[in-house]
Amino acid sequence: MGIEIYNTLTRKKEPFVPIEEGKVKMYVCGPTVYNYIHIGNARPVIVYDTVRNYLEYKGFDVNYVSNFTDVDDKIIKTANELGEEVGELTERFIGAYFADIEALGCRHADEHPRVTEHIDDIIAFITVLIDKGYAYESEGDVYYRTRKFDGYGKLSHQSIDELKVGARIHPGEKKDDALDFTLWKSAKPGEISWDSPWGKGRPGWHIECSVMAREVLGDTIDIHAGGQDLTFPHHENEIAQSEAHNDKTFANYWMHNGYINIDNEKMSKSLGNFVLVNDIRKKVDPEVLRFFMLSVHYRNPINFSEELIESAANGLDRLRTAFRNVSHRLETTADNGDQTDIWLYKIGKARKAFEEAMDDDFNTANAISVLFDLARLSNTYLNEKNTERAVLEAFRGTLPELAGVLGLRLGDAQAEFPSEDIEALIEEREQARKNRDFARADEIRDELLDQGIVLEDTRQGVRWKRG
RNA sequence: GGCGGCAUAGCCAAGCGGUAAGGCCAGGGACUGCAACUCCCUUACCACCGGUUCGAGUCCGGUUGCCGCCUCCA
Repeated sequence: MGIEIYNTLTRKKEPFVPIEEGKVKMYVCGPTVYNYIHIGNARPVIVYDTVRNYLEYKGFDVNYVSNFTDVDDKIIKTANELGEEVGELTERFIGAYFADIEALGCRHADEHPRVTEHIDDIIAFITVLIDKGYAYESEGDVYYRTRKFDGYGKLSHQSIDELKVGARIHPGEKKDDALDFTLWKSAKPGEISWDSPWGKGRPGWHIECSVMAREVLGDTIDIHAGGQDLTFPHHENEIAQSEAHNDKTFANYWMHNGYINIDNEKMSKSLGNFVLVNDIRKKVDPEVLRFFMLSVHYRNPINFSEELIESAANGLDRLRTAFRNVSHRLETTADNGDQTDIWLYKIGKARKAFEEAMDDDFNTANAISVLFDLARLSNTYLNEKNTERAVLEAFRGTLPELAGVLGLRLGDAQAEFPSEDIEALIEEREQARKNRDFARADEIRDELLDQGIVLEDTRQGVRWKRG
């Protein structure tokens, strides 16, 4: 069984077949950098980072590209308001973006192309569109002739006529048709601009992705992804531009993730009800945030609230504890178990279940439930009188490996050593317990608890953790 | 007006025709000197009404209620 991906283009799950065997070209629409990202912006970053991880887990060589939109109206407006150069502003928020996504356990893309570094390519691309009759210049602007492109609407499944009825589209005196959209926008005095055959100006929004995807990945890519709201018009327009220019299919698979809601309302910058990653990650363990987002299938909406985050935190703790439990046991156990095969078989079965879940359009919710099954299995095994290193090592290896595909670290890098006085107290308590001086033992335990240290007495000795 | 999505236990959430995964919370039990950790047990007439089928959260039709896109937006 291979991977199946829900393709917005066909509205069906389809077996994933890459253009080139063993390789995946993936383009994810990135942020417009004029502010910190909010958790709604973070969802696609986390989701597609996970998709990338899983594709790599399955042995694909993934070329993952995500752009920065580093010039547009909102950026110019914000820069003006702050009295800052456009370049300074975008540089600052690109840095903030990386800091945020790193905290969320997301890797950088293989390439992060920026609009301002591809102006020449964009101009050349637009020129071809004009030559082919798909675009026209009008008073310094260049527009795409939407009706000229036959497949327009195939992604969002809208017909051109229905779109016209929608009629919230601005007429625009310079356009031949209300449906036409901007490829090149002439500059107002004082605005950042580049020279072009049509005068000073800057690229429209949609053109950048068509151009950069092609420059970095080629005419046809395997997976193009982004938030649901990009389906129309952004991705629809990208298809129109790219396929008119390249005469080839632009992307084989289109993936779109659902929104994050707050109190069942869409979170968005325009509504003002957003939560910045930069703020929330100071209060909430960012790994919990990631776990929370992956606990729902990526195409479904997620409602965000403190209660749900807390519940997610407790769930993730369970996984971390299971990992700690098996790690701890491994430090003290010699080979003395039997029935090794049956346990190794169960672990293998869990791995299979994990893969089945992820193969099915990256069903991380089910994949996580497999992680919980594995955690319970592992804890159950630890309750056996005799344990075998081979089995313990299988648990100790499999649990973080699969969690790692989801970008969860299970805290294995956090090995922490107790300070000497803590160690002394723990030792003193052990003595007290041996002498059945439980009053003193409990006193010490409470004392440590005050310091945020929780003791756990296992068969293999005392263990502690931060509570 | 056009296109689309959703409605499953107190909460979250899988499920894609064969007698309802998983997590959180709660209650009970085991383990423990007591705890902690862990394990076991307990809780669903799947929004409503029709239909198809031997059999339907699961397919079809309808009703109700939410939500999204059609405008910058992840």
